[in-house]
Amino acid sequence: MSPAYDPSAVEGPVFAGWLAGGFFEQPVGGDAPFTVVIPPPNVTGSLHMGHALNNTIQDVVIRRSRMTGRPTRWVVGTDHAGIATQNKVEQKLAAEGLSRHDVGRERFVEMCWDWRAEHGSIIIEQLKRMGCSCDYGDEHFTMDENYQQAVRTVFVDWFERGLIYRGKRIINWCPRCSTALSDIEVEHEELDSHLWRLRYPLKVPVGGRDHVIVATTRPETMLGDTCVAVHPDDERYRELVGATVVLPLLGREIPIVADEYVDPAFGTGAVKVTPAHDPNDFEIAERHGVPKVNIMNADATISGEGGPYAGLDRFEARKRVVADLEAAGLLVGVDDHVHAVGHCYRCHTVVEPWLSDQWFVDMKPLAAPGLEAVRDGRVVFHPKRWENVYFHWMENIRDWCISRQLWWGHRIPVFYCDACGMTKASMEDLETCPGCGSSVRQDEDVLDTWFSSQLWPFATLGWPGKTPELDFFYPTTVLSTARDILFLWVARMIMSGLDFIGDVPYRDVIIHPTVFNAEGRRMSKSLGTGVDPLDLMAHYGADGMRFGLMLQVTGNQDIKFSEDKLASSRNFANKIWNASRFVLMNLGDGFAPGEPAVETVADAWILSRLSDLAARVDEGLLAYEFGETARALYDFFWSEFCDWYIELAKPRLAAGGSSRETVLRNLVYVLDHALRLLHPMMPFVTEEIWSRLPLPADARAEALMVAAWPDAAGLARFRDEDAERSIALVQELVTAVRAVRARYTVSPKTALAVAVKSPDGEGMVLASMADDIRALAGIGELEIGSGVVRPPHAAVTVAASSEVYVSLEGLVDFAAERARVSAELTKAEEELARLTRKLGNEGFLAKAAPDIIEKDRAKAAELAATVGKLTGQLGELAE
RNA sequence: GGGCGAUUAGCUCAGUGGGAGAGCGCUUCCUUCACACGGAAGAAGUCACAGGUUCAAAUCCUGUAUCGCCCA
Repeated sequence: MSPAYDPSAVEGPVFAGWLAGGFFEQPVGGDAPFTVVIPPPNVTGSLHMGHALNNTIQDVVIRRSRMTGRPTRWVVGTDHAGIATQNKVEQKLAAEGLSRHDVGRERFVEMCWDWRAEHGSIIIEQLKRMGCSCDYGDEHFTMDENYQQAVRTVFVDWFERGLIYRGKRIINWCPRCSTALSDIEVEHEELDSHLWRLRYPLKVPVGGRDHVIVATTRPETMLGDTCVAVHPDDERYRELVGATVVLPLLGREIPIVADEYVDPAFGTGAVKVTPAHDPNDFEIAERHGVPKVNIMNADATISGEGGPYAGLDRFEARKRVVADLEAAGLLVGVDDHVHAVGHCYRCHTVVEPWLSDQWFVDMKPLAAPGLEAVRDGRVVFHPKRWENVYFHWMENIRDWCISRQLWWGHRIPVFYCDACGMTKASMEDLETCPGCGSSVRQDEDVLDTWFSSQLWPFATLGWPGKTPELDFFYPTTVLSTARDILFLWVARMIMSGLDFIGDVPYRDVIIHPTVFNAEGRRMSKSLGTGVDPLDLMAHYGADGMRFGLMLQVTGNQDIKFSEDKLASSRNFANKIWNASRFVLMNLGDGFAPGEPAVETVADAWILSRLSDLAARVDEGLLAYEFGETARALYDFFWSEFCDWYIELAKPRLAAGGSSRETVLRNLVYVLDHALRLLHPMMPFVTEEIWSRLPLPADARAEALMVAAWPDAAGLARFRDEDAERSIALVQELVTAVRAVRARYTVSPKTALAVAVKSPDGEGMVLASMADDIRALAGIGELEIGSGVVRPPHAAVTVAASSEVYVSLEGLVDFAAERARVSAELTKAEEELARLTRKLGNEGFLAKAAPDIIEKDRAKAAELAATVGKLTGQLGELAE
């Protein structure tokens, strides 16, 4: 073994071994299946930090489950990502000066498939690089043939039940992607803008008034105004309701209507109404029966309805309209105004609320069972507070716009007969109308990619077929995902799973933290603020990256990504490597593995600590507390096993004989179990080391990843409170002596002469471990007893209830030592005074728990003794 | 406008009612035969602020300030 762990030499072969062993695959069969479906990455994508974090979390729960012996499958695959993929292929065409219309729909879709064949496996390969133990033999794609059947089945079913309908509504239109978007695919961003106040002349003056002033954030939309609205209770405008306004620039005559929607306090209290370009205005128009004039083309230029402005881009049109109004003396004023503007979540272009024919899903009937499933605990969110976010959205759910004006995706299976007016959703493609025999045409649009993603937990298991996989692995066990797709994906899977399978898609939902960069800003490729997980793995190893991420996962805080944690994790892997190397190098030929044996207090202690670790790792992972679990593993391995048990083992290894054999068996036993517990988080280094460990036949397995998970309940037999107290005592004494050595910069090579004055019980414990103490603290002569007296020229320190004298012939600066003891005394006196006040408080004595009071009394007694000792020392030092 | 979360050591963060913690950084010492990706020791905090509850508050409640996110 090399003296430093080299991930690049280990990870490839280890992964190849897992693959060759078939350990990732999980057939149907057995009890209590444990299933995870991966949130399918976008085929156009490559691994980013969100993936790295989320897939590490999934791999940790999957690997632990697999080791417990449950049939465990991690379903993997990718998403066809309509807009993103179409954009990629269009970019490629654009480089040749072509648009998708030049090649035609059929050829374009072929090109998308080619693109997927070429790039679609990149991210899957990156998951392997991370060590993710997905069932790679069972890879899915949301455009697979079976998956297309699933999507079509859902569409036809919902259509026939009247849950899917077509209508002319205001949707969010991305002029760059040239498609509709659902409400939750729009990201709102507050921008500094203006509020323009415009004067609209009345056709006939009313009560001496010849105009009304409206306020707007989007002056160019005035070209599509079809009425002006005021609040019915607004005294200022009451007499104007019913009057006619002459729309400036275009001369169109429009009415003034009264509508409750208008906020009298906003702007002037009179609003211009543009029904084809604002969802609220659309509603007003519906209520008052005014026309809806669409002034914009699909590419966000002004349409023929815009009169002289036709053909202008929307932003240019705004400038021209404002300038013309000003020239006409109709611009009353301009105020600064912060305005939330919607942007396309895929390309960040400003979206346009736009009137068009689209397909929708009526969500209310589907939301009710989805709400119930979370309310009654069939689905549990971690952390729990996300349930409130889910409830709020589900309770206020709106219809879902599912049509997209794209070519890449699931084409809407609706056929129209222009001859007889038939509209039919069909499982099979139709050539002719079943009613009149005329030829039919299929709807041109495709479905929102999320429409297919919502079926992921069951379509990947073979639905709509009645497959053994669906029967066995559904419902899945846990879903881990980012919070930004809670509505887009998670909620919709719950609704569709309940509707089609009759059961929730998963029991637990982990909403993991968002990974931000070191400045706390969103990681983004376009902004260049991202970190590439592949680079991180190159620097720290896959294990280092995984463990470093796990250390940063807590329940209520996003991650401000720090590479420091990855560096300590890489160092941790190296520490494990070297501790194991040390054990392996000591084994020798004759080593016979076996059950651990308690020969010393240290043996009892490390086994007790191991038992505690196993319990904490189980508890932590079952509660999805990855940060705490990672810390528990780190602390056990480094601060207990390496720092103390291995150091305590060294003299026994040197001594040879049966003591050596016992300690070796214990070292191997503890290492074996610790590696198993660590394996889900650091699969590579643990697998590599474990393969080299000599183990008894019944502890062996083909690989660590399929070895038995430590049984915390069984290990509880090693719990030993006495041993833990004894070692704590030794640690305190050793640390105290080392501190004296450090304070006077005594070389580690110099053996110290130490005398310890201890009360009887404590002295017996220490005396029984005198050899250990000598070895750990670099002590030559060691005297322990209740009758020990302070030798001359000795530094004095306190450990537990003992007074420790370290002889420092010629090395002690007594003035400095007096200052130190004096400071320590002050601290002890202050603490004692605090405790004395507390113990003198009748309320405390009357109401606090007895064990708390007892603990404080003991502490006070100890402190009083310490104060006495330190006072004595000061006197002695004054000599 | 509504909601959620955060504020603890120089930095990044754990810690939910009883003695302020970790990693990194910093200081000193150590190339001791597992590891310098290491070992030993140490310095360092008015737990944002103000009230309240309690025998006891970093922890529970109320308010304030600042920052972040979501929804409208």
